[in-house]
Amino acid sequence: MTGTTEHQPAARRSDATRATILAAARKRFAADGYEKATIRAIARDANIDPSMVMRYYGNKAALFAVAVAIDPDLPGLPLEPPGEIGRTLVRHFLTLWEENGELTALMRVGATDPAAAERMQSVLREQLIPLARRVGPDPEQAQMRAALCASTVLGLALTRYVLRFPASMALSHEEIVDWLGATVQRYLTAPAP
Amino acid sequence: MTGTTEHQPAARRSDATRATILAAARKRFAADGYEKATIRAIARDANIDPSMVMRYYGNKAALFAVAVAIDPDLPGLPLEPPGEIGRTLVRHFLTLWEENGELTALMRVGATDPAAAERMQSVLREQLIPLARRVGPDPEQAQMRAALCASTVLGLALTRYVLRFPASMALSHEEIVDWLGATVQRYLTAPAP
DNA sequence: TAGTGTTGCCAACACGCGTTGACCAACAAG
DNA sequence: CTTGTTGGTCAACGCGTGTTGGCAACACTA
Repeated sequence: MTGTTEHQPAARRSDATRATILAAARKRFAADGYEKATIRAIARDANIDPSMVMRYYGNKAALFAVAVAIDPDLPGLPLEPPGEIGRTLVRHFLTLWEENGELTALMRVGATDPAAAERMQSVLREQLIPLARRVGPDPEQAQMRAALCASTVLGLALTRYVLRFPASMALSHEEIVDWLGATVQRYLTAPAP
Repeated sequence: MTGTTEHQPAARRSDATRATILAAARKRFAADGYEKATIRAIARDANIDPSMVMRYYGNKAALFAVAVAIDPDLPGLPLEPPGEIGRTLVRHFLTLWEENGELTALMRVGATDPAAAERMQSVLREQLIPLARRVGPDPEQAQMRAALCASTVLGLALTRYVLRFPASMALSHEEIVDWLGATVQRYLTAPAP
C-alpha cells in the first residue's frame, strides 16, 4: 500500500500547496478577471514562487479551467409544486452564487472571453432550456422562455456580485426570491402576451 | 474668419483622422474590453501609427473616457400613460443599446474595472432611482425597485450583447418589450409581495 | 550512509504593452 | 524662396507578463 486508503493516488506532501494555489487563484479570478489576475499575484497570495503554479497546473488557462469547474445541476431540482418552480430556481441560483465565487469569476471572464461565455451558454442549452420545455405550455417557446429566465438571474448576479451596485447588494434573500421568483415563474409558465 | 462658420474652432485637416480613431476605438472596446483592445490594434484598424492615438487623445484611459461618453437621458421620458412606463423604459433602453455599441463596451469594461462600474451605477443613482421614486407607491422602496429594474435591463443586455447567447439574440424587439415591459412595470408600481 | 525522487526558489528568457521623442513631408504665410 | 506649422511615420524605451530550466534543500528507501 502506498497511501492511507486503497486505490487512491498517494497523498503527496505538495497537496496542501496545490490547494492553496487553487484557492488563491479562485479569489483572484473572481476579484480581477482573467487578464488582471496575474500568475505572480496568485503566487504571492499563496506565498510560493510563480514557477510552482506552472509546475502544478501547466499554464494559466489550465489553472483557470480547474478554478471555475462547476455545475449548477438544475435537473436535480424538484418540479413540485408547479407554482413554485420560479421561486425554487431563483433560490437555487442565489445559494449557488453565494457559496462559491467561481461563478463571479466566470462572469467577469465571460465579459471578454468567448470561451467562458460559451461555458455559461452551455448551462442554458443543456439544463435551462430542457427544464423550460418540461414545465412550459409550448415546447416551441422553450428557448425563448429559458433565455428570459437566464437574463433575469444573470442580471441580478451582474448588478449584485460583479458590478456591486449598493442598491442591489442591499436586497435581502427574501426580497430577491419573492420578486424574481414571480418573474421567472411568469417567464416559464404564463401564456405568451 | 478662420473656418466655415463663425465662433467655431477652425476645421482641421486632422478631424477626419480623429474621428476614424474614435470609431475604431469604440468598436475595439466594445468587442474586446479594455485590456484586450490595444492601442496598436486600434491604430491598425484606423490605418495610422499608434503614436497618433497618443497625440490626439493623450493616453489610453482618456481615449476610453471619450469613447464611452453617453447619457441615457431617462428624465426626458414620458411618464404617461402610467400603465405603460415599463414598456416605455424597456423600449428606450433597447434602442439605446442597438444604436451605439458604447454601452456594450462600458459593460465589458465594468466587469473588471471599478471606475466603469461606478459610471454605470451613477445612471442608476441619478436617473433610475429618482424615476422609481416618482412613479412608485412608496418612496422608501425606490432604491429597491430601481435595483430590480436595473438588473432586468442589464441582464438582457448581458446575455444579448455581451455574452451573445443565441437564444437571447433570437428574441424580437416586440417580445422583449412585451415580456420585460411587464416585469419592469411590476417592479416599479406593484405593491410589495 | 548512500541514493533517489520531490518540493521549492532564483534568474532569466521572449514577448507585447503603453508611451516617448526624433525625424520627415506637405502645406500656408511672408 | 524661406519659414513656421501641421499631419504623420519610425524606432526605441521601460515595464510587466507568461513561461522555462537550473540548482539547492529536504524526505524517504535501501
